[in-house]
Amino acid sequence: MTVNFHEIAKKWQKEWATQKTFEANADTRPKFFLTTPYPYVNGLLHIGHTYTYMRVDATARYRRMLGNNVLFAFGFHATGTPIETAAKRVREREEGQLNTLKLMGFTEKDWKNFEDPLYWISTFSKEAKQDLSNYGMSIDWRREFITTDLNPHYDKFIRWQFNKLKEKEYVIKSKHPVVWCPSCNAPTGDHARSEGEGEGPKDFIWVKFPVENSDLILMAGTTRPDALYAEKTLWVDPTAEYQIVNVQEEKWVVGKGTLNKIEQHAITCKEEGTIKAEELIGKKVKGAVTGESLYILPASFIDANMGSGLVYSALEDPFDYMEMKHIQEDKQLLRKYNLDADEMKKIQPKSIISVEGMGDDIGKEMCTKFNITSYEDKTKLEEAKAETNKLVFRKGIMKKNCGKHAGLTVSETQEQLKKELVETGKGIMFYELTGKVICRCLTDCHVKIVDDQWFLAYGNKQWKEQAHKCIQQMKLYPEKVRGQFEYVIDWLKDWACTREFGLGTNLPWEEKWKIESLSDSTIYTSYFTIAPQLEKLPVEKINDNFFDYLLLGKGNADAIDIDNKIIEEIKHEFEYWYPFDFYNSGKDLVQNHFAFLIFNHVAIFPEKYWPNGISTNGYVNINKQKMSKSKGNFKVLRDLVKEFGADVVRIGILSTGEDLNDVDWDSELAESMKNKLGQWYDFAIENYQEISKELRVKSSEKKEIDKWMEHQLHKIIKETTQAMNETLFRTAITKGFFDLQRHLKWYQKRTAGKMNAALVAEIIEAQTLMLQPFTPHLCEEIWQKIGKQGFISHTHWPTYDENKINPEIEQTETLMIQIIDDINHVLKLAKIDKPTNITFFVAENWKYDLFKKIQELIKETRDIKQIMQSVTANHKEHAKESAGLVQKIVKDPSKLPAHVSVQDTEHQNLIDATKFLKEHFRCTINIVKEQESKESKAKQAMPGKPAILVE
RNA sequence: GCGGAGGUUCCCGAGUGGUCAAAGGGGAUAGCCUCAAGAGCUAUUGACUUAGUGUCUUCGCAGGUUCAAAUCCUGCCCUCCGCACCA
Repeated sequence: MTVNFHEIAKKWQKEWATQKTFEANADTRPKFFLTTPYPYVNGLLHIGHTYTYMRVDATARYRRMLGNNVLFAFGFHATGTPIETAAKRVREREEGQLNTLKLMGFTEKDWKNFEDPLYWISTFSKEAKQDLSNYGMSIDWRREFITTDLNPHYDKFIRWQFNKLKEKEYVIKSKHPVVWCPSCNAPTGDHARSEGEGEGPKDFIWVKFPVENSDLILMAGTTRPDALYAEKTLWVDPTAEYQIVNVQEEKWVVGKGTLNKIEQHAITCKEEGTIKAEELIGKKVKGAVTGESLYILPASFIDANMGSGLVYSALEDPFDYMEMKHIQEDKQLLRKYNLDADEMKKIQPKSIISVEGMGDDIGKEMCTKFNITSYEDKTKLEEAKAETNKLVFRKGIMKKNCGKHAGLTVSETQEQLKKELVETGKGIMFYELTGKVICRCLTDCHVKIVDDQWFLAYGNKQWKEQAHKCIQQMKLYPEKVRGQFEYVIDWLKDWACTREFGLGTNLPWEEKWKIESLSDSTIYTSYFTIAPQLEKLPVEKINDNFFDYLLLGKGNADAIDIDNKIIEEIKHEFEYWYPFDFYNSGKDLVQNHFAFLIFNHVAIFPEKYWPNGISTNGYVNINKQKMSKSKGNFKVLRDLVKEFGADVVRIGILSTGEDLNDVDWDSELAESMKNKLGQWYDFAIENYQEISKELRVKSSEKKEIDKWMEHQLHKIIKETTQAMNETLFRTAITKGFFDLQRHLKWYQKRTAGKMNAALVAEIIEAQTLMLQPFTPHLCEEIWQKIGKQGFISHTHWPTYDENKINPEIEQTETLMIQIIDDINHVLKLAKIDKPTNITFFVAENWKYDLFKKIQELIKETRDIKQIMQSVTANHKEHAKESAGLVQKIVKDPSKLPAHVSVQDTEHQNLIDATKFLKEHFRCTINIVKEQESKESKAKQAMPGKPAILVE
């Protein structure tokens, strides 16, 4: 192997840079604009980026070869808190943080520098740019930029964006529950927790039950307001003392220790005294929905410290059912609380929900099903309750006796009732954590309702509709992510878009806020089209009017204090390039970043600037393991490129997966790729140079085997093109490289070195062109060495000729391959190491006729008799044999070759292959027609399957 | 729990009713070449079969439809992604 991957990579990268090969400006060609979420610059690019960016570059390079004016733009993201936090940790010399830097090759002398967030930004954006260039990315670097107010032009752009959103009332102030750390005085996201990952606020509704003839109100928390239609009792913890809390002139009765929770919900309250449970038991409250009088009763499973400390019951739950039964039957208990036995007996469940496959008394039914006999059997009751709630929530429909909710599903009813109860003042929303959460600062977190926060109103219905419309018009790679997109758009709620600290752009109308990181990266893709010219303009002259005119065509250029000619130039660039055609990243971004991007585009831009295409891919594993710093298998892009060379990494990373599947970085595969590419380099250069013009003209006449090779080539170009169009790069490499190479090797052998010169030249060109998106450096080198002018990067993708694709030709070769397989099989079974002679017997012609006939008939019927009758008439002289064959074939139609030929053709094909077979098996070869031989084996010959005798 | 994507032979993966013991790649084993290593080439890689185009077992598990199932239907199990205030 003569190729040095590192050297040629360096050579061509330099060449591309000096020739400005990938700088793209508006012109008259059809454009193709690609980009990818700008990386957050808190570290070196790693193997995940290696994959994602490669998908973009391969697409860019492919589109360039199709004749598009291609722009691949790239920027850097610094908005948000992690960099600031990381710098702070370096200041504190926190071990974990220093280790992360050490992993990336930094040492103690760098710590001082990394104390400053700005150093992070400048270092890692510079390093990333270098890494990407070394990786062979065809990026137009003139358009690079960084976010935050470090870039005052971009800062202006983001302010403009938010002013636009505000005008449309898509930025709103509202209330929201968040997991809150009281010490950090900030929301605590999953990544910022030392315990409690995945926990979050769960909403309850606290329903008011006024005590009859009293000013007290019992507050019962529930997740099932639907059951209020069957409210029957109010449970208290009989051993507890409750507290009376004054909330806006109402006297709430709640469990002790609830005061904090109420305050966290931004409600002012004051404790006014306590009341023992016993004092409440036997009294009555007014039902919140039915208005019926309900008894306050003791229940063993109530814990005054949970929720509000009180629970209402509809007796449709196994717990309620058993507890009520217990009250009704336990005389001692009745006496203790002075309850009337007859009155208690009257309390019976009311059926309000129909569940398919269940009767009216769900509580009782579930107790029977779970074999529960006592109210004390808490374990089984828990199971039964979970099952009940699941069933009811999934399948329950409200019955006729449920007023306006009749006929609705339980989940719909729950949502509506929550809203109604809050609106009519009968209830209040409450949030509690689903589990314990501890902040990284080791403080216990709780739910907090934040109420001065700004939100992007992704919950807005009209906005959602527009977003759906955008998705419907968009090309998605792969198409199967569409369902997830549709779902996410419906599911998104309002998003808190401002922060109190971190880097970024200030909210224009309330400067104390920073615009949050995901919110400032939504329409930034348009900024690439204007960045280089825009950033040359004096920033103080850039204002909202400027962007209105530039990006939306509103207003007029004369009103802007900038040379009109320059404005129009920039405007033209935007209008030419926008929207983007391909935006690619990992599948995890569908649920947030991609969705936000769609929302913001439809909010700000007219339809013609809505995104054209979004692409998603899986993750990268390293030798089947997830990449993680702690496992020590953290791979950065630069190390891979250093070890294997850019081209090998590029094609290697795309070779193990595509679609939404995860890919695996496989060093062994990369190694093998390196060899294969090296072989190709040698083959291409050696062979192409030998092919003189005269030879090409002379070789215009083509034999069968040449036609076969030509067929394979054109079929492969066709299939590879299709795969490239869908960014199925693994398929493209499999077909366009592995398959073509395999067939070429076969062709070399079959022709015993006498390949058709013109065809070989065509193959060399097509193969090199098809590799260009993946291994551009190698391909430029080959292109130059075989004497082509100009960059292969700008050469047209190979085209295929449908007329040269002919499945029948393929059949002949398949036959040859099968023959070799059969001989190998025989050699193995007969334990013959080195054959001295192989004889082939080609079947008699009547067999071909018979096979053809059967092939036709079998399409219509599988009935043996019927086929037999229509067939045997023509084959009287071979009646017995024919009958046997018919039976065999009908039973297993795989015995029929795809294409039934004739004896002479197959005979001739074998004769043509004699030389090849001789060399392959290193023995003499005889080819005989069945009828000309007395050998008993000869009779075994079948169409497409000559009989074989090995000696 | 909810929504989405998946489960194929040693591994990665192709394959959606018959041409399927299942492409291609990786790995492994053996042979050729070589002073040797690497590369390359050839063969093998579910089991049985000392002359073949056979038999048996296999495509997450269990049933079903069909002359015929990796492929269609039903139920179940498992893995990955997301479920939010954040890159």
